[in-house]
Amino acid sequence: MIKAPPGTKDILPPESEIWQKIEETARKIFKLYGYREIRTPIFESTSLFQRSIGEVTDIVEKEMYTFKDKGGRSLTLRPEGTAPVVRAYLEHQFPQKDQFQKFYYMGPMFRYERPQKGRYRQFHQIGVEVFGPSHPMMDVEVIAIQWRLFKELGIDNIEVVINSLGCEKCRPAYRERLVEYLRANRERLCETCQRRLERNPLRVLDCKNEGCRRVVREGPEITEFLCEDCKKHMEQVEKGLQQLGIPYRVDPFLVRGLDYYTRTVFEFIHKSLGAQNTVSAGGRYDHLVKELGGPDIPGIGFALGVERLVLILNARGLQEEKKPLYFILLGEDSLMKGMELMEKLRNNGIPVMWTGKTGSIKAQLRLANKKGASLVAIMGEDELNRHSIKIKNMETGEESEVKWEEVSSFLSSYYS
RNA sequence: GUGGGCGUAGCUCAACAGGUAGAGCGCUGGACUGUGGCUCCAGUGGCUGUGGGUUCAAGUCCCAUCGCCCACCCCA
Repeated sequence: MIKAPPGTKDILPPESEIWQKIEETARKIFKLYGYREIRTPIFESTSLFQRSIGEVTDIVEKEMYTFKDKGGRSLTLRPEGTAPVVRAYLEHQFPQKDQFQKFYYMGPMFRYERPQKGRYRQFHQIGVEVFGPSHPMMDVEVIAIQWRLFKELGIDNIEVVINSLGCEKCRPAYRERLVEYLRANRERLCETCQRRLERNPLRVLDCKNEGCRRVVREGPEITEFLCEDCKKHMEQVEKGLQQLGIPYRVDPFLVRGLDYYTRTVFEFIHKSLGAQNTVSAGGRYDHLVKELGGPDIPGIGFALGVERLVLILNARGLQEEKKPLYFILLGEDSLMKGMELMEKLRNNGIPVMWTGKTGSIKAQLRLANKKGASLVAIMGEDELNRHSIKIKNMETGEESEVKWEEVSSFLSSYYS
């Protein structure tokens, strides 16, 4: 038997209903904040990701699905959503015609990693990107959107963690000081961190190893190195969050795995997720647009992992959708008339379906029951002759015979 | 890429110390002729992930391989 490739999976009902719920809620909220959808290709030129994410990151070095097409072009299945959106923003001349843009996107991303809880090779992200504003209140807005989304989905015990990564003026000084400090404590670090120290020292900050954490906690904090502008930016973000009543925690050691972030970074963390406990994250990227060949336009965005969100929602259990009215039709004549009746009910927005069986009433009723129907409509010769149909409540067993013309209004309150 | 755990019926799991595979649930039908759920009865179920090896004999022991899960790593 052929199975789905490792790290991929089918999203079957009823789980697909949770996905729809998430997507619908997200779209509704994005609209509320004035964001519009952008859809970019699933694959892009490999160089786009090399230049944006950073050559020495793990994503670029070993996790990309890269291949050559028949024309010899090197293409890569997108490992994240921001770079493609920036590329589209530039390709369609937005800086020249309408710099200020708020986009949202949702779709699959691809990274070649070993699958585990909350981590897949094909996974889905929902995210936004804002181009233009450098004001800290836009950072607050982007965090507020996520906060609202989780709240609306009924997730409350989520933790918001923020930090500032500084800018090109202040980060180098911190980085230098950090490397100096870490080198001095080299023998206390784990093996991977000793390697990281030379390649990507900021990543030592979020090592999970207890020994490394202790070293990090005793070391320099970026907060102390921020320049006046960055410090002020951070303060404003905090004030904004307080104003909106969004609880948060500052973690001076929070960093991101992608090179392009500047100033504000944030993560939304949920305990139930296991080792991959970040459900949503992002930050400001003030020079990414420039690095990809455009003018120096600041940006900020977030991405959330849909699979991880589903994990949280699944663990909690989501309320069942209302089941459609099941039609039990006995005999050819009833079936024919029933098809017509069902169409009429659908015209009025009432979800109905035929059991698909032509057998005995018992068999059909049993099927409807198995499918969890709460209401069924029964029509045989008797009802047909009386131009009516029986509506049966499967929970109470109660039945009432209703004229064809009145079925729709009879049901409207239940299915409103 | 590294480590640990696990692969037996559609699902959850049994099978003493190697002796030729079993239960519950599910599914189909019946008892019940136009009324489901409950009950009872019957039926349906498997190349024990795959390929080798040891043995008179392998679900069980050994090796390899594939897959799943979790963790490292990484990140949404």
